[in-house]
Amino acid sequence: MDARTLCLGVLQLGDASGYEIKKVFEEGVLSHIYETSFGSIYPALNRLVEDGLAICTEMPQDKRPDKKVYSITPAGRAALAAALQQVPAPDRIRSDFLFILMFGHLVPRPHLERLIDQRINWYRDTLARIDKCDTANWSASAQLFAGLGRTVFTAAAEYLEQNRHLLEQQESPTDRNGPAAAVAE
Amino acid sequence: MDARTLCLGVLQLGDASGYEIKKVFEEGVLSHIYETSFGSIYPALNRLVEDGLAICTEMPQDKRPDKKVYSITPAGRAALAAALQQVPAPDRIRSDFLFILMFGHLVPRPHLERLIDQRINWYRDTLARIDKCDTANWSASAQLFAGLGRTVFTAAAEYLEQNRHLLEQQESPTDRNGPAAAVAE
DNA sequence: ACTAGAATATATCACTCTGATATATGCTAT
DNA sequence: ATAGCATATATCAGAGTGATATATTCTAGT
Repeated sequence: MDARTLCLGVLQLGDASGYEIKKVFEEGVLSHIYETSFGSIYPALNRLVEDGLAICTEMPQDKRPDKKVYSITPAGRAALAAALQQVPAPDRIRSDFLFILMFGHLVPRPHLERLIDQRINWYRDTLARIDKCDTANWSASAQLFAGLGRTVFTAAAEYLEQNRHLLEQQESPTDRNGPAAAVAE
Repeated sequence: MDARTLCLGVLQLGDASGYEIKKVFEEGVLSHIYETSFGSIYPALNRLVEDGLAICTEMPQDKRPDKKVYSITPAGRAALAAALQQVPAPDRIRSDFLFILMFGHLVPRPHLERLIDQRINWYRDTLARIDKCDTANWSASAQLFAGLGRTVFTAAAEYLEQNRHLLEQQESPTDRNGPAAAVAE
């Protein structure tokens, strides 16, 4: 799924500017699925217009910088439908939190406890955000998607709350001689 | 977490070649946490050696290409410990499957059903792989990590099995006039 | 016995993406 | 006042991806 397809997906939900597309991936319905940056969105939109998959309408705004609002074209809808039927790439996860947890014995315990607190809060915030969506008029598959998110985040938060006590028996590297001394054999 | 830190983490678990490091991210304990490619691992290892964070021993093998086995140094351990105490970047997830599910009403239902079958199988395979790990001698935090994975993948597989029937009521785009016609308003 | 393909092993490269920065304006809270 | 946040687009160095090249051995099918 390249940035162009991601943008087409958002435009399929409604006309939007580059800035608004970014927000969908940051706080909107797609925020737990994919991430993108302006550096990929703006070039992607330019190429979509070049290829006739989207059209751009410049909207002069008073009191705000001008907006470029993009709309998907019939050709764009066809391209999106085709992309959705490609074999999906396997999920790509990059989690600093899980990496740190895997090597948690190398980290002072208070730091680890703080990270777990933050993680549980993040799960709770995310769940609140999902529940705030009005999914009643969503398609069945989008509702399946939302329910999967709810299920997974709920299970993760509960697991951490119920099992974090396991860390109590873990030795923490002493900071007396700095972290280097603590992890040296 | 850049590629250098990821490599240091694997080397902390034991000496390894670039090829073996890749396998840890592909099939090993870190396979659901992070992904990397040879294009990032080999340059990262070269820089680790340059910076004195790892040393390289060339092992001529008969019947196989030569191996370059890398070992973490005390300075490398210190660098890893320091990196683990940085503020973790938020999780970065890129899931073609979830993106397609979100736009599932644009895709023929048999295709969607097949994707869900594959997804459930993938969860089951992953769970089997986690259970195959001998976690008894792992640190408490690594066990917490493994348990979190087990919990999340189990919950996801069960949710999909129990709720996929929701798709039965969903209209599928007819393919008579190609996908473009089906999604045109 | 032959052969196609997978596994082991390192390396490179065009392309894409990230994260930071630049630019400009208005709104809001201290 | 003024610092900081939100809106809005754009660019770019550096990092990473996915494919490809090279070379050998092992394995499975015909």
